[in-house]
Amino acid sequence: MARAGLTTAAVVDAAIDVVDERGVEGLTLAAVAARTGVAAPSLYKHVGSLAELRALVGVRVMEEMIERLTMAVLSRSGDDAVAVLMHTCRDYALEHPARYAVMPPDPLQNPATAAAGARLLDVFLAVLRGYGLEGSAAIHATRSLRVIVHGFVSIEAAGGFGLPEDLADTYEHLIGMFLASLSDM
Amino acid sequence: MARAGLTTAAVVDAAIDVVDERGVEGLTLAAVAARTGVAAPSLYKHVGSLAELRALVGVRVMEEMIERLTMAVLSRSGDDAVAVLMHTCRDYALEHPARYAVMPPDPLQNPATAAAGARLLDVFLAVLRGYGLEGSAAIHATRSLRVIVHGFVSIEAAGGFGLPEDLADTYEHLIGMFLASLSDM
DNA sequence: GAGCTGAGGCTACTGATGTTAGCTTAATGG
DNA sequence: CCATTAAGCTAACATCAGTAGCCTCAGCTC
Repeated sequence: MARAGLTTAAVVDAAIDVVDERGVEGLTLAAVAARTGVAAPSLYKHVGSLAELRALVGVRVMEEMIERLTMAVLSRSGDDAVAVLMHTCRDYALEHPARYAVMPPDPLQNPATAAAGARLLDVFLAVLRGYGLEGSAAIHATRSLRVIVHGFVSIEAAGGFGLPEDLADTYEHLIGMFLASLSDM
Repeated sequence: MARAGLTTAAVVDAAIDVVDERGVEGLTLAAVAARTGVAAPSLYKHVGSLAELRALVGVRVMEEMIERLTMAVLSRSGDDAVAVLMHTCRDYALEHPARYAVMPPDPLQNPATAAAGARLLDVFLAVLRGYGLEGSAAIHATRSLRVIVHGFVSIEAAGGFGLPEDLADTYEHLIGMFLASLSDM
């Protein structure tokens, strides 16, 4: 009985591969076990439950996203930073639609995902900081940015837009709409 | 063995109750069977599979939504109609968060849901018709409206906004943003 | 009214999945 | 070199979706 030398991180790695290949619904302990060369119950040595594994995968994806957004936005500001943030989110989701879908819609509600969720939100906040928004204006702007990005990207990743035609233009249109609304605040 | 006198419609009725009570994940053939007073395999006399039942439930919800949106928008036009449409979508999702979540994100991809999806989209199109948008402008506007509504409503229904504070204001802000963008087209 | 037919139930079963319990053994530290 | 611990394993259970095949009620025909 040679040991596989698994770790929690390795299990999450395998889980992400499974998500990429078989989608969110396909993330099953059996699939992860097969991919790691281990019997399914053995995974419980590294992960408390399927729900916990899903949360860990969600955190990993959020961290990947934070990394990319931070890099993309670095040394940019104003409309430029906002546009790049929005584009980077879309590009990530187009590259890894299943990963985008595995991110929890309410990360702050779950202690396991709250920290990563808050840091992801911080990136959105940081990009809007330069506009000098105060109080509720800042809140509305941040929420609106999130709504537009998530609305577009989730529909696109799910294949919800009929034809892919001119989708980039539609996104540009939405970016313009949001930037215009920032000027009016 | 007294007959239950089930029909496909009755099964869908029960399925919607189950969705309301236990959420989208809780929609299981066992739960529907229990609620209809029938053994689980008997459901296959009325429904081809769980996937088909989910599609039927999705269609039912879309039809309910179409009904409400149509009534709400009737004899309204312009910004008034758009705002009412957006509010009605949000109100429905707040009343029935699980039902909103059971709507397929890509109804047009599935023959079983395509017709209802197209009719739902038609309501969105109709509301924008009065603005005299042509060609790609009409497409971008419709998509944008859908993005904003779905983005906000899905995050809210999932409990994704940290605090419920001022959420109505944020939605008003988004409505204003969209209406302003229509004037610029 | 008798009987045939078919639809709508049922039970029994299979295979997949998450999860628990308990055993065994490999690695590690004294 | 042994004791402990952690990482595997098999066996088992509950819950699902789905299939096969039987039974019976209801309605239609003669």
